[in-house]
Amino acid sequence: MIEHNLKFYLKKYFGYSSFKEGQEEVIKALIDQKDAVAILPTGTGKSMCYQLTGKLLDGTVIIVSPLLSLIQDQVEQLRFQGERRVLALTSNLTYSEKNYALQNLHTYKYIYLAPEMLQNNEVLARLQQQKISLFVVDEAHCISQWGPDFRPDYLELGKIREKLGNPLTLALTATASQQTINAIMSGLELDQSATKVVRKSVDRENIFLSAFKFNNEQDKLEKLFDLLNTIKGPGLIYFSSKKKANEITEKIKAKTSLKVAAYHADLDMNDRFIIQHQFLDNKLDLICATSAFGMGINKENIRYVIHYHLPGELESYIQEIGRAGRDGKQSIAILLYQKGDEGIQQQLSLNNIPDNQMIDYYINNKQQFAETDNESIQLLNKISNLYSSKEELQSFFLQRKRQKFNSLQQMLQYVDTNECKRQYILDYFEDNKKIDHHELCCQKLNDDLPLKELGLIFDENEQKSLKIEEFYKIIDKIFRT
DNA sequence: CGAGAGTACTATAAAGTACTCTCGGTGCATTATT
Repeated sequence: MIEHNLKFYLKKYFGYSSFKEGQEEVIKALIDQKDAVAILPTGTGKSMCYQLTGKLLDGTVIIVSPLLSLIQDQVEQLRFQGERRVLALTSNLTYSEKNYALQNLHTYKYIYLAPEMLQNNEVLARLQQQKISLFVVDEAHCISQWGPDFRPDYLELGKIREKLGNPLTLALTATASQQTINAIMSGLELDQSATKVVRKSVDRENIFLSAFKFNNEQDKLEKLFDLLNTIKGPGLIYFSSKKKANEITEKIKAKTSLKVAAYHADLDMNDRFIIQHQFLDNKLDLICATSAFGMGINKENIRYVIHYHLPGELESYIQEIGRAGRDGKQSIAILLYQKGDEGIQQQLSLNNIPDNQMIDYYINNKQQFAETDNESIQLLNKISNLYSSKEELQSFFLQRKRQKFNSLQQMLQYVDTNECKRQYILDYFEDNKKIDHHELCCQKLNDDLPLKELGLIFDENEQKSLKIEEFYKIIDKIFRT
């Protein structure tokens, strides 16, 4: 009966009169007690999928989320909508707050937490006593992207689900290849044949795709500044190194009138918050960032995403350029590749994976490693708990190494390909969509950018009208208060 | 891994060569003290 009235409840609880693409399909599956994996582009209301379902089912919704800032945002959003039974079960709580929350878990409808928190015995025990209507994993690509070598607790979610009595489950993400979808399902121990997969095309038609290749850094820098002086912002430049992000930020400050800031993990939370909000308020023209910048940041009018270094895999690349053009207006992705840049990625990922010899040594001396401050050994400790034999562990890392190597090769092929870059991406994601290649779709390596045709040339008059817009905003604020 | 910076060497001196050194991302929770 409920499913016929989904729209009614959408209106009743959230005030919307229609669903966005994919939402209804996901919610219907969940109401039918069917697990679901949903790959929906950012901005299409992924969280509505569990928010509405939560209202309709009896019990608590648990949402596993990778970042405290994301949890914060979601909690605020729900509270703003009038839902008071929301809990952010994180390390931000004081000891007594946490205690109170755990004693009163049954009073909450939505509980947000990071996967690490589920490793806490008391938290798990309390949750086991709850009636859980839905177990949600937000940003579920983290299972395969972060689980194996960064945040291993992502690999434990399957076991956690089991300990919680295999509750109805929903995995959400914006970008996932078939390989990633499979990793998500097996990581969560979902029955592949019984899981509903809802997947919308990853294609973002309003983002023009381009790449350039350089023999030395001087040429690359020249191109970068050439771009910065002509292209319309606001924009984002991605780096694989914090040092480089700082360095180029200073160069841009010195050589242009652009307002720019660097953003990476060396900044404290306060600075990050300030920079993020200045950027959102159009008080910064661009940000030089590492991969720390992105998840959960919703700025609509980013016009360009430049990559000064290439990421380790196409999936990350798509996530990063996908931050452009959320408003649907024409935007551009420009990859600046210099021969040898892949060495950074190789060092960052590939060479950090232990080889057979190291695993051998680790297994033979395991007791010595039980208590350690070394993060990579802590990681090894966690992962080795998932496998019963040395051979299994070795093959896990070998497979990981191969996978990373292949991902990097595919990234390089993307740069080099003379075919339609958009089609290359869609084929990689096993997206069935076929592209009708046209002039404003993408271009071959080193072709001149059609910035004029794309309407992406920096225009002073437009800057002025932007300032008028700002002026109206200020007036608006004054009159409201 | 591999690029770029830095250093030592050569020996008319200056600038080129060869060598070594350095560097590289993402965050949760938790601890014991102030």
